[in-house]
Amino acid sequence: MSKICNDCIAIVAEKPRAAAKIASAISHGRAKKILYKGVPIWIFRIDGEEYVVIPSAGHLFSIDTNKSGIPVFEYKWIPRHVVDDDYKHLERFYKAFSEILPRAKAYINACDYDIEGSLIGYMIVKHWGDVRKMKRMKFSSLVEDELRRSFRNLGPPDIDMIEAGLARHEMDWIWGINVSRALMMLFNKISGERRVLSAGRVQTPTLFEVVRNTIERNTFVPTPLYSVNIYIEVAGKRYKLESAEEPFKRKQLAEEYARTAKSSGYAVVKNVRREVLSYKPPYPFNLGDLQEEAHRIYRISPARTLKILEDLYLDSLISYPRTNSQKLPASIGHRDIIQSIGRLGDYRSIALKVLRKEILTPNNGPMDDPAHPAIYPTGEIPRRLEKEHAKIYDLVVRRYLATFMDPAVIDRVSIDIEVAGRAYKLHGTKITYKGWLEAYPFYKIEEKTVPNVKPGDRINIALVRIAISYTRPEAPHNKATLLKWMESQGIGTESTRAEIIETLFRRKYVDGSGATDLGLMVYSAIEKYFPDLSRIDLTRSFEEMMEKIRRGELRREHVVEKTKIVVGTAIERFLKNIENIDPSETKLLGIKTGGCPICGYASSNNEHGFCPIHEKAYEKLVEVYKEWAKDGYGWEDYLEKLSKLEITGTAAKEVISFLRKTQRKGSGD
DNA sequence: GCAAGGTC
Ligand SMILES: [Zn+2]
Repeated sequence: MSKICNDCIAIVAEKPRAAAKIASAISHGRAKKILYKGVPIWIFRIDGEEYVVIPSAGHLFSIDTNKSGIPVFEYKWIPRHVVDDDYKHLERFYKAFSEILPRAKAYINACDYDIEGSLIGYMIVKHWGDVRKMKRMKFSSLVEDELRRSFRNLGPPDIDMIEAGLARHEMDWIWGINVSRALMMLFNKISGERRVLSAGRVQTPTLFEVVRNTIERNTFVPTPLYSVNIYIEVAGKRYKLESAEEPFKRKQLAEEYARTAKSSGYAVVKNVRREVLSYKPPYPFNLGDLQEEAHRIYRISPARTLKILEDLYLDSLISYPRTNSQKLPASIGHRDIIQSIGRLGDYRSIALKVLRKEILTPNNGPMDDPAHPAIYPTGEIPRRLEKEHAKIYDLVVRRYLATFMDPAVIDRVSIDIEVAGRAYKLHGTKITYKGWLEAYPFYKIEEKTVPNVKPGDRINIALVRIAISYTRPEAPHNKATLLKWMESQGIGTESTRAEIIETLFRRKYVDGSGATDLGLMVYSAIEKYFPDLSRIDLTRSFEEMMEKIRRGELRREHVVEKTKIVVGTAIERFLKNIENIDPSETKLLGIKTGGCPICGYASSNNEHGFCPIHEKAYEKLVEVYKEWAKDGYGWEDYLEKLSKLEITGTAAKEVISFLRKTQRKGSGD
């Protein structure tokens, strides 16, 4: 048997799935698949020329160093599986390349057409061959026509794109490794313990967001709100009016109004409006939306959802999951897929309904992806799925079917009502046509009836009640809201966001209730020594530099050298600062040095010697008291009341009990 | 051991 690849043209793909599609498209299905050293490869001939398509599994190479200590700027690219036991699965890909690529006479980089893809293919070709003999296939989807077109129009090696990718990797490594090591050094100096800590361009701004949210909630001081609830009775049925105005801030005003409302005795119907609302189906799923929905509906974490999606993808049940696209191109062949899905009992009636449409038009969203469409089911029938896999698969199928369906139609009645000079409303909701809601029933639309009234009607008031409520702190973050926050800030990628959130938990910077003491320590250390790394702006500046490198306006060496200077300067300053320092002088949050009389963190300059968090809570208590005072509360009563409210932040409550203790002492003897 | 980025 002759060896594979004798002066062949080697086509390097980013992953096995893509390799299969590329081989099939270019060879018109004639490619022969063989398992070579455990890696699927495809062989075919065109005009006597031998082609071999070999997949990688993402990056085979990674940056590494053998130097310890900081600053560290010496690194090189090495095969990942050699240094990292968690990446042993890459070894077979490495071996397949090392047998085949040296016998190739030319190479085609057919990795995803984005910066990382350019780099993945380039590193592989460079390791075993001559990059001057490399060409680039450029495609934005794996549909046959597009792949054939890009194969006929091979581009030159996209060296500027590769340089931009290399620059990004190097800058991230320099920042991440140096600051991570600095943190570990500092922690060791303060506590005498060795502990793995980390920092990076994406994880650190995310940690800062958790800390901001945690402090905001812990120092929250509520103010009271007084609503006057009015109930009317029509035809023996009681309705609670919805207030159309802000609640009262003063109890007295609410009471006065309630008295007037009661004595007037009736409500006046001002206007009755009927409208037919139509709700378009949801967009096709991108990864972030799917992770958000899986968490909302099933409380499955974003990382777990991605893992399940990867399993479903490798089982050929769904398309590529790491996509930002909310668009489904027609070329996917939706009618065939929906016909297949209809073979599954759960979806039969819905699929039939969708197939009755003459044209299938998805409700495409605005988000896009350079290499992949939105997530859709392939139409392959799953054999047996585990519980959570079944839930996620169901979500994908339902969302997919829904996006082709008719809008949901809702009849809505809005009644404007006036009671003693204040505006109220009543809303009636009735779903008259379910449309896509039939396929994707994960939204609760509460149906409500309203009394049959007309403008000018006077309706008897049955009951007037004053209800007290309180302003609320911002909602706490969870893994799904954090992921959406990262998305909104444009940090991380589909492949990395969920895992980076897990890193914050694994490091114990963050737990179920927000930032931990360790998280606060890392936060304040980075704020003190490496504030640039905590800012979203660092990513923006990376992006600008990469764009300029891609356009040939800037060189990688230049931006990398600049990064070494910036990071090097900060590291030198850090080393000097901690050289002769006593742990108590670090003034970091999360470290008990005995300063703050409440928590023992270092004090900032203020009257009580509070740490910054308790000082912030104290300032809010003083500020918010102005509102309560207008409502007739004395300081003592105010503190008493707040200490009993559940929504008062923990740090605020701690300050309250501290103040009450010291005040008692002051007035006692 | 430490990043962020691919994918198994
Ligand atoms: Zn404190």
